[in-house]
Amino acid sequence: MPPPKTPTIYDVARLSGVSIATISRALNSPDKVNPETRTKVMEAIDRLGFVPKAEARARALQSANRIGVITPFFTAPSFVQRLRGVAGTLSRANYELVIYPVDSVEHMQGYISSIPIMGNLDGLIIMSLAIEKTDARRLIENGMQTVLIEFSHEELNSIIINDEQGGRMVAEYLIQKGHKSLGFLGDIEPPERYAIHPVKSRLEGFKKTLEEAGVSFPKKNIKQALYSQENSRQAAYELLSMSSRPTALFAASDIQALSVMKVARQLNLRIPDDLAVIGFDDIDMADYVDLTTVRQHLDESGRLAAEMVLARIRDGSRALQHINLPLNLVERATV
Amino acid sequence: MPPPKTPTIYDVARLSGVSIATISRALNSPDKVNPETRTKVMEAIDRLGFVPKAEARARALQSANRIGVITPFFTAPSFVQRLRGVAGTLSRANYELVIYPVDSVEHMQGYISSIPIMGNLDGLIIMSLAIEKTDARRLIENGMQTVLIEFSHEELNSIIINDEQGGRMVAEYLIQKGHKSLGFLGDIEPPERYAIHPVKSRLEGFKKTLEEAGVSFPKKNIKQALYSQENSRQAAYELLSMSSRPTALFAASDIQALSVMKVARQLNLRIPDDLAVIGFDDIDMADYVDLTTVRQHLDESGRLAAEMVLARIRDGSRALQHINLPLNLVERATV
DNA sequence: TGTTACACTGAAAGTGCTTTCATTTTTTCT
DNA sequence: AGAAAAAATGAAAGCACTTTCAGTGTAACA
Repeated sequence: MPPPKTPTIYDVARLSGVSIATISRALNSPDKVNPETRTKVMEAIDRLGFVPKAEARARALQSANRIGVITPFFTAPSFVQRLRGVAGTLSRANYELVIYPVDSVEHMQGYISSIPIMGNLDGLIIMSLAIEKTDARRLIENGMQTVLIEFSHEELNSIIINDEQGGRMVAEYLIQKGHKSLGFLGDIEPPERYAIHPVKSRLEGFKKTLEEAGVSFPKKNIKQALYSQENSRQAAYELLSMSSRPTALFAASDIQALSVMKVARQLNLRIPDDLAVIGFDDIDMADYVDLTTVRQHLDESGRLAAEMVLARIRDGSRALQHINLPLNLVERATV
Repeated sequence: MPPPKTPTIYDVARLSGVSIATISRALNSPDKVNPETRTKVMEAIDRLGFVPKAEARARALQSANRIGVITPFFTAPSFVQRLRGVAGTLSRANYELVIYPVDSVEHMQGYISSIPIMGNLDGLIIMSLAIEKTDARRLIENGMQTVLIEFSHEELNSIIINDEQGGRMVAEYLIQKGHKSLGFLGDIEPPERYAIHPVKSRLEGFKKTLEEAGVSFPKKNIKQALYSQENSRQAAYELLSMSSRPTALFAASDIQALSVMKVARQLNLRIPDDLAVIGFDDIDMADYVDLTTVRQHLDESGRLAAEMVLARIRDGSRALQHINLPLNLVERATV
């Protein structure tokens, strides 16, 4: 007994009495084939249990229609929103989304070196990770269309924001609102080697502007806090229970601003009367809780990134782009 | 500038002055080719950075080490948390995560019919989507290891919760807290054909318990509201500006509970004194804003689902599992 | 020295699908 | 009814490899 071969497009063609081209069309662009024919074809397909083989398809198409995203803890709200932008664009363009969550340095290394080799990705988006020269080279040499978000590299497309300017905006706004005693809470020194340092820049801009305006900003008003809820709360608590507590707090991310708000609530501090809080990112949740914050267009960054890879996949000769996304201060109810 | 095409076996052949067949052999059965020739070939391969794509794919086909997740708007917090569970487990097991965001009926149909087919997925997790018999059959026939979350099917693994019981828990709790006038807000009738109806069940349980306890629950206290922020706010507003406004509101999802809270704030209603709010899901954010809610172990559901597919991939003979995850009422500060 | 065996190698035929191009059929318009 | 336009279809040419088949050239043997 011969092995029960899985049916191919040829079997379907024979059974339904049309050419393989028509089968292919019935499957991929149904509008280009007569409804009746299509029905016949579909019946044959069902009867045989036909299933187009991905490998063959990818070969013929010369693309897997799949793009990958490398990102640290992709479930943090800000990353999720970026991903949302990516996913929307990709889905519309009929591309698959493969996620590579990075939770360690080796992970990242491994991904970068093996991904292009696997050769089943058409493009790559790398979020919020610093990539080294050799890794970049490898990507480029393998012709992998790549775009970086929140990090830039001469030879790769990138989308960034001006974190320092963001810090300045916050400082200016707070000063203008009459605050004289300010505090800062954020993850200034991420431990990972591949981490980037946007928070540092935000603090820098913030600090400089305060200095320039002659507003005192003692070291003790700056609190390092990991992204985690517990850690942020602890830091917020320390900041808010100082003898001369600041009247306004700049949290380097919205999530951390929420922690501050929670602690303030526990301490019976009214916001914004007793304490002004301002965040950074403008995640969805910021609107829900009326948090004043700096919008960095997260969804948009993802959308743009996806559009850039897609564009480059279609036309590899496109010039490199380095996009600097604008920042806006969104006034809500916490300042 | 020509696009940096990735080299093919032809390029290698040209460079090393042999035929493509020899290249192929040098790679796949080295013993059948003259060592000198082989050396020449390998040099050319290295020089071009050639990577046999089909081979990689073929290997990948044996086991793609890749599992897919079909989910509606995967960026909604509750889905993200499930994904977080999935991703954690997968990443540890060295599996890739492919996300298929469903935004329309056809999408879903398309995925289910083409995914198993494509044969480049080892397993599949389908979240919060009702799948039809024929689709389930197709999955089973193609030997695709599948687990369903929030929906169950006799022949597929599934992880569900008891939504009705969740509704009952909320009602009991609210009654016990002395509330006599209750309201409900949720997306009772999702429009999509593939949608599931957990909210309906939650409402049912809620309603029944109230009836049994003799607490009146007029129709006008039930508001249908889409998941969207705007829609939820509108509904909350209507509910809260009725002449005899309820003293407690059950929002069928935390996100919608947040909308209720926002509207309450605008209306100058104090929570929980003027209005009690209780949600459902226990997303991360619930803790941040001290929302009382029903925990449905989102992360855990994802983790479990991933573990189930993985287990089944390793041992296809494993018995089907239908897991019913427990629900807990988490008391925080909004009731 | 003439055969034979053998190790290498290239041409070419698959592999299962997509897509272009040309052809046929149908529809629309005058 | 006839011409022009539009729709539907099939033939065939890829796609990037693998594998078979039929040679080559050379070493080994009688």
